[in-house]
Amino acid sequence: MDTAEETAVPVMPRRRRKAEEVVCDRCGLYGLCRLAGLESGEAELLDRIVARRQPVAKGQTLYQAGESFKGLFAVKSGAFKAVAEQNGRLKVVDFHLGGELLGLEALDSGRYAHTVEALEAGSVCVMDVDHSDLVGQRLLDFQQELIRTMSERIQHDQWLNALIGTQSAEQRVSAFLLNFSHRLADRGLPSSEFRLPMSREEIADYLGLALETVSRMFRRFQAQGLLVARGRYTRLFDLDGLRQIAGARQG
Amino acid sequence: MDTAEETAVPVMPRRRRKAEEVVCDRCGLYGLCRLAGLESGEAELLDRIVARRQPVAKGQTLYQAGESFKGLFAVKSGAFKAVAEQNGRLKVVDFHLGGELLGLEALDSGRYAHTVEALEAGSVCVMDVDHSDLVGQRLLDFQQELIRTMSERIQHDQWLNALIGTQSAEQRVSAFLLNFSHRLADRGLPSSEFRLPMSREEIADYLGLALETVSRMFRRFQAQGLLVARGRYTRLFDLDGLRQIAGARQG
DNA sequence: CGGAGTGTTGAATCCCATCAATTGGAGTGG
DNA sequence: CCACTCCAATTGATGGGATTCAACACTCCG
Repeated sequence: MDTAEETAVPVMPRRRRKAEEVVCDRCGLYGLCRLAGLESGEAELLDRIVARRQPVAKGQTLYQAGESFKGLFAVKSGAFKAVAEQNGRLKVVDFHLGGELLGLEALDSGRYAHTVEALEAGSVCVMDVDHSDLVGQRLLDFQQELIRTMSERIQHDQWLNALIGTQSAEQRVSAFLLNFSHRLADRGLPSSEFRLPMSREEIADYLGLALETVSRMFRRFQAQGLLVARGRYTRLFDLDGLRQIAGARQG
Repeated sequence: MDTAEETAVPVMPRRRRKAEEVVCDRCGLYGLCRLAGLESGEAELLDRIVARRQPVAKGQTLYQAGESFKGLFAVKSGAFKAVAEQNGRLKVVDFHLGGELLGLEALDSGRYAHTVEALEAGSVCVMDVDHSDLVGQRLLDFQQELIRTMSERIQHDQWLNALIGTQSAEQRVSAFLLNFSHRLADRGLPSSEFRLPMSREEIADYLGLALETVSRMFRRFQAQGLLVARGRYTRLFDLDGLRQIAGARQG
């Protein structure tokens, strides 16, 4: 069946790749930063509102569920997971890559709903959303941008809902891979060969599956020649094949 | 062949059950309405922004997925379902009762993501979010309120995600009933004896289950003395028992 | 009354979770 | 660099919860 020579093992990149930082205009905070003064050159106003590029160690948490709001976070580099507790069990609610915003769910209650932890070393910007430094039209635009961002997120969450609620394990994993690949492409990174920042178990928690099932789906796709996966190293060969399995949309 | 008989007399319910309208201060638009001029007595400004109490017939759709944004809807009375399409299958994304807001997901893209249909006769208010009539502090407060509402919704969606992703059928149905009961109580309506506005199939679609499974869970709860269900008529006897099954949180 | 849609119930099947054991990779210290 | 350890990932076996298929009961209205 498999015509690949067994000696031709895929080359594993062993070099430690330096985490790539998202440039500001690809960052989810960009619209907000810009409105807060960046583009008008008011760097000092910006600095009062945004704390720039704070390094985060692997395993470090940005905030804990229940903790009172201390700002919105934008991922500059690295990857993060947002975890919620449902009864006794932990559920991975979301993964966040460079350029994405964290903490939106806390704007209402003033408390974070999840615990957010770094999956690898990275950096973030923190934005204080206490608007005391913003006035007039600038604050209006700022809020407008926030509304736009939150609407986007509502759409994403509902997409995920539909994915988990109606699709098979095969379709979920396939959609997950496509979505991940898509987000890498958005950032100008290689999108069909990458190292997943999260474990099988974390993927499983996110998709509402058992970790063994996720592992089996990876293997199944590999047997079908759609991809090669060795641990977290993943290479996608046949995006169209995956799309066919997942159905059309990829969130 | 259902011939259009719109001009025919409205079907008179055998029992003249007047749909209870949510009073304005229990309405999800209230904060927005108030800010738009209501409380300042500027009724005429309010009327330019909010179209009040439009009747909606059972089965009528407020908007279709993909349609361009025409405003936010607030449910005054009746019940609605929001349906999205995932591949070929339909998925009930949400149910909306009196006082709840519809259309938030369209603020970003300018297009509605779901089709919203009335499960029973009711009425809605429509708010034009083109802010041209609002200025200054009033618009700021208006947006602030919108942000608060959207944050709430993000939390709700993520709760539902966790429910579908990690809980058993028994837990999902139990959590659904508790959540529904809770929402009725919020509106001052009887919360342990009610008529469900949606079918078993719609509940199943919402929870990511088969309709037969939902039916079986109802029956199981009945066998355990937790409730009595005859079709859509439902009476909850033992809320604590249901809570114990669902786990703690009820969204 | 009767038909259609909705809800219930039963039986068979299957997908996925669970349990269990092994392999493999990454990190550490000898 | 290699042995050792630890955890991640894979793989297999098994059982169970939920879906599916199918038939029947009920209810709502015309």
